Amino acid sequence: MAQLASSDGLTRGIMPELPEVETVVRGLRKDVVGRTFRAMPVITPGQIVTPSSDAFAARLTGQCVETLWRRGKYVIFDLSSDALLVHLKMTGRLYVSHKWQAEGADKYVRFVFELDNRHKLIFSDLRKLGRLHLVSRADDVVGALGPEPLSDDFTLDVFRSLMAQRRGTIKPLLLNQRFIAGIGNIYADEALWLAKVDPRRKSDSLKLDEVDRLYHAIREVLLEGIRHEGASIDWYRKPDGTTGEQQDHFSAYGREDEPCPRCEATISKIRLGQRGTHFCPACQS
DNA sequence: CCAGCCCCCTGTCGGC
DNA sequence: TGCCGACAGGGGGCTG
Repeated sequence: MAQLASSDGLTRGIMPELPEVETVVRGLRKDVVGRTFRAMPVITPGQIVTPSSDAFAARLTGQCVETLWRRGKYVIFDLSSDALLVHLKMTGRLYVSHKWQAEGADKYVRFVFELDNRHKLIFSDLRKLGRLHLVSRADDVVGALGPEPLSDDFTLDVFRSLMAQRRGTIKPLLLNQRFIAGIGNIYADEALWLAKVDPRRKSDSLKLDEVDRLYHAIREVLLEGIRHEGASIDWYRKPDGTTGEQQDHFSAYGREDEPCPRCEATISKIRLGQRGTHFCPACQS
């Protein structure tokens, strides 16, 4: 596992999606659960959605982290009386200072949360697209998300019934967090490749066996991503600073002009819904 | 409901 | 060599 180089500057194709966020949560849990937030010496006001940036630190300070979990792409800290939700967007990173970066080594630190054991929880974010919410109930932020694709509740029947209500293009639909939570550009392309479904298809044109293949493919690519601890094309890192491995297992994403691993035809890259989209024009139909 | 567009941000890369 | 636009892509907002 490669250590993060001090000069990493690449920003092409980032990602925190469900497997990456899940890996962050698993890596952080034992360092933050049971800890109490103390001072916040660094705050980037523009990244706080609620409450006002003036009130944020005061309201957070003194609250203890009871559980740390994930919903869709949100990291959720359940606190004594509130919930802190963090969305990493493209380049956000969460890590505990003693585990990774030496003090001052990270140019993109946007938040520092001092903990009651003298460690610091760091939120770093090159592009400042990440967002923080401090709310009384997590559902205020994540209540409208679609189902968790890896939960026991997300059955084949549930997916069939959700699909039956939709008529849009299949790939943008997979990216819609109100349809299913947690799928981003990478795993959408990978799931459609695995299911042999063309990303340009209308969702209501999928035959039953294609819907079934897509259901299993979604779960398989997400589970594989978690198994490999996320994809580190460049920016995403696990909380200990090392890279995930999933980027070495892509079949379609980022492989334009390379042979399809299944049929040897050349992988295409197009734009679909303003997103780069990778697929095999021969075996995805 | 759905598609398309802009915006938020910063850094890299390719074209000229 | 330097400048500039395109691109990376999650999500909110807006329009048609």
